[in-house]
This record gives sequence, structure tokens and C-alpha cells, in this order.
Amino acid sequence: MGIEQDVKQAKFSSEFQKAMVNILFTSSWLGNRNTAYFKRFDISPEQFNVLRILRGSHPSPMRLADIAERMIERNSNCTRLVEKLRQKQMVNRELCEANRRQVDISITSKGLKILEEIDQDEEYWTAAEKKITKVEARELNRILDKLRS
Amino acid sequence: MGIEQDVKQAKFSSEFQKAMVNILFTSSWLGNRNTAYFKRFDISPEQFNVLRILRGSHPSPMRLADIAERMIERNSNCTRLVEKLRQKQMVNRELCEANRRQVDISITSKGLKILEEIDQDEEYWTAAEKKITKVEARELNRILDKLRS
DNA sequence: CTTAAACATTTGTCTAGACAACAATAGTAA
DNA sequence: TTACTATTGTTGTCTAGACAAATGTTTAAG
Repeated sequence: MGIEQDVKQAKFSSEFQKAMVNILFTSSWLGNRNTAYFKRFDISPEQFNVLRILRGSHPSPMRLADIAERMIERNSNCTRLVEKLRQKQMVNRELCEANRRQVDISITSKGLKILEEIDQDEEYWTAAEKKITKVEARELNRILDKLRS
Repeated sequence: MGIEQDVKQAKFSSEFQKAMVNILFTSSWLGNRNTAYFKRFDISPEQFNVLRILRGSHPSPMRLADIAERMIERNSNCTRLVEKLRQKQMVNRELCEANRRQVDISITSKGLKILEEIDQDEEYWTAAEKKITKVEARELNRILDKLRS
């Protein structure tokens, strides 16, 4: 039955409205799963995302603003998110000598270790492909990109 | 370019991973738009959703638990969300005589009036169909439903 | 040099999702 | 009746998104 059953709404006014609710609901569903999964590593989904962003630049550090523009939740508070990671010693945070407005953030070995552990979790990474095909994933990406265009 | 450009990530490890990020990012993008739009009516997107749920049952009232299971964000705090709407006089809230554990929630004429106003906003309701076709919307629904199955 | 504008980040405040603990009520069975 | 269990909703606490204001720094203009 799909989304109608999930939000217990028999009928949507249009296929478009249904799609909007479906995106929001699926995202929430996915977020809940991610939150539950990452809990064992003591991080939130967006903290995981920040760690991955930092690994992409490693060993070079990144500025807060550069991290922010790569984040999924754009309006999230990067300062406080990074501070949480610093308290858990997953990132380093040092004032930039060259430009004292900036703060250089880099991932620590502890942060890298957590990412490696998650990388190796076959079950986590293959969950989606047990549900949809590669062709469907590609089609999904195409339509979502088009919707935001 | 699509999602790669939006999160400034040149390459994803798989089409599936890209799709997961794409769903989360698109949902956040959509949520931001909705938040901005509903601000003029002094409600949040999930408050709008609760009003629509209540209109679906109107003039019968609904229990909190029944509202909660129809919400997009399942783990949201229904008590507090409804209380916000009550303070704005968009819903009524009365203790149920027959079962004193229950609270009967119903939408007020003020709440209905806001929904009517939004109903008539052609621009809001047709935004999606300017971007994707009906066939694409249907395909999107099909794939998202399959992913959650 | 002084001043203004732009930049990079921090902080405060509100809203709300996540989740557990709690309280009150109703139903059921001995 | 009493005790047990399930139901229904409320409250507290933590995390984090939304957004505006404030702080300190650098750059550019005059």
C-alpha cells in the first residue's frame, strides 16, 4: 500500500502532494534508522556526516564555513556540532595563524577509526540495495535532482 | 549536476549511497521551503500537518494517539505540538468524559480558515508539477515506498 | 591613517525531534 | 475487592535545526 498506509491517509489530492509527503516521511524514516545505528558509535547522523566531510579533506584541515556548505542540514549550527565532536576527541580545532578569523578543523585518529569501523559494516551499506535496484536508485536520484532544480 | 554539486561531493561510493543522501538533502530542502512558507500563517510544517489531520476527521475530534500515528515525524511530541496550536486557538482540547485518560482534540474555525487560505494558494500547490511530471511523481512514490518496504 | 564593508565564527533564543520516566485511568482476572 | 497489566497522555532532559544579533578580524576605499 505504501505511503497511504504509513500516514493512514486514504487519498492524496494529487500524485505530487503524495510525493512531497513521501519524501519527508521517507527521510524521517531513514533519519530514525541512522540515529539508532550511529548511537553505538556515540555520534548523531549529522556528526557522522561532518566526520566524513573532514576525512575527505584529511590531512588538510577545513574551515567551519567549508564544512557547513557540504552539510546535509544547511542551517545546522556548525560551531556547536564541531564542538560536540571535539569534546569526544574525534576532531581537532585550532585557531588559524594566517587568518585569525578562521578556525581549522581536522579529523583525529579516533575519528578516522570510527569511520573505518562503519566502512566495514557490510550490512549498513547494503541495506538499500536489498530493497531497490541500481536502476531505481539512479532514477530516484534523477527525479530528486530535477525536483530541486 | 544535481546532488553532487549541492553537497559538493564529487563522487559517491555507490548510486545507493547517493540516493540516501539525496533523500535526506531533498527532504531538508523541502522542509526549509515549507518552514519559510508557513511562517506567514504562524505555524510550522508539522503544525500544518496536524491541522490537516484534524480537518480529515472534523467535526469528530481525535485522540492524541490517533493524531500521532498519522504524523510525518513519528517521534515528535504530540502533546506539546497540539498545545502550541491550542495557544493559537487553532484547535480545541477537552478531556473526554467517557474515558478520562483521553483528550479530545478538534480543529477550530480559525484553524479551518487557515487551511482554506492555504488550499487556495495555487502557487504553493503547483510548485512540484512545474519541476517534475506526473509520471515521475508516480515513479518517485513507487521507489520510495519500495525502499521502506 | 581612519573608516566602512566584508568575512568567519560565536552566542542567544526559540522550536522541535528523541527518548525515557512518570502518572492517571481502565480493563481483567483471581 | 485486590492486584496486575495495558492504555493514554504528560513531563523532563538532551540534541539539534532556524535565525538573528554580536564579536573580532581582515580588506578596501578615501
